[in-house]
Amino acid sequence: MDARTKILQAALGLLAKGGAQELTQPRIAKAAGVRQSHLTYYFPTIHELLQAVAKYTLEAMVAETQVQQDPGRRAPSLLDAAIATAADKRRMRMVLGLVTTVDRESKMKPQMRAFLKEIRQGLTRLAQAGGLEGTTDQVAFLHAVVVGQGILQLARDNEEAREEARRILRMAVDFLRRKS
Amino acid sequence: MDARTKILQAALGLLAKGGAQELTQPRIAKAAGVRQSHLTYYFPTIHELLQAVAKYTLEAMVAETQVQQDPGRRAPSLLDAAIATAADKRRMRMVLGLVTTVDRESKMKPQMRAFLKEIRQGLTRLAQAGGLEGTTDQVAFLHAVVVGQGILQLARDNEEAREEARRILRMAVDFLRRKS
DNA sequence: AAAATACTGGTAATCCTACCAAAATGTTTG
DNA sequence: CAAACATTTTGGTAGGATTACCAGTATTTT
Repeated sequence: MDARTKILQAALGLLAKGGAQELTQPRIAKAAGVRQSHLTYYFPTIHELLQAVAKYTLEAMVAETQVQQDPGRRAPSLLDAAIATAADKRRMRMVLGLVTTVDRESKMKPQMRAFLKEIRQGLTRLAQAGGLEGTTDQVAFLHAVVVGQGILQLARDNEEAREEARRILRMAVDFLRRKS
Repeated sequence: MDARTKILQAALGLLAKGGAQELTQPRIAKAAGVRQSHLTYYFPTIHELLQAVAKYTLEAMVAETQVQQDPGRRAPSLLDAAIATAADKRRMRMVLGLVTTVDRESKMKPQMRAFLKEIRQGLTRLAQAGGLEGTTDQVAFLHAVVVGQGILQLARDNEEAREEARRILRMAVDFLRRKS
């Protein structure tokens, strides 16, 4: 595999497993099985590396969202997809790491906005497959509830939080359904 | 002022202003006006320091929420409070840093759960003052939407995101009002 | 005054980023 | 094919930042 890709994959794995503070050259190099000096060859500065990781992570998240509506797989219900996403610790760590990185590296904001649009396009299709109209605000609403519940669930990390997430997401989807 | 408190306040300021990667001994020491070696006196390891900062931050956030419903101040409407909170970058950086820290330091989870309960008690009172019933699920719902919109707003950081947050939070509050 | 506590100044060890010269590998061109 | 060239990889290092110590001094408490 491409060394560059190996590096980005390893970085993404570290980000999903341990959060943004894992993203140092030595750790990524070890995880990717390449030399540290190799990292600066592909990404001359740590800034560039972080930006590349952020971009790669964004793309990975878009791809994952699209898999959920892959025609090959039986489409999960909108509610189930929302519950699963909010409960996915890896994904939520990616969100945390991404937002942290973007907040720090303001150069990335335009890219973040573009990729959020993509995420929401995927969400729109999911919503429409789930019988919703899929208006901008409906999708934004759903997005916020999933992210919010996901973050709060990661912070608490117990069964109570998981149950709450199921109830709240059901409320949200029902609300949007009635509103359509 | 107590040196320990000075240290924690300075750390909180750095966290709110620049995110979790600002939390190093030299920077905190400089911001607090104490020696670096002083930090290890009060907090022998950086772990203990981070945990103390997290705890202090949690307490500060609870306190801020309670100020919003201080009888001395004219109570802001529930919607205005939600919009202001989601738009408050400092607060959202605290949330990001906190959740990141707690996710890493699992010892802190019980504390995080306890403080989330406190936050929600404050939110419950706000909701009731805003004419809602204030049930557990209503509050949890509102909480999730505010956190989710806040995070997404921090990530995008433009007027479009701010407008969206206003619309979405209005939707959420209206929904809860109708449901009461 | 004695004991406990708080603070100072300095340092050793580690980690991290950025750089570089040279070797290995791959690609193009005469 | 072979030489010239470009790209990738290696191994090592300099310099800066950070954490964790420690011995000693100042300050407060008892």
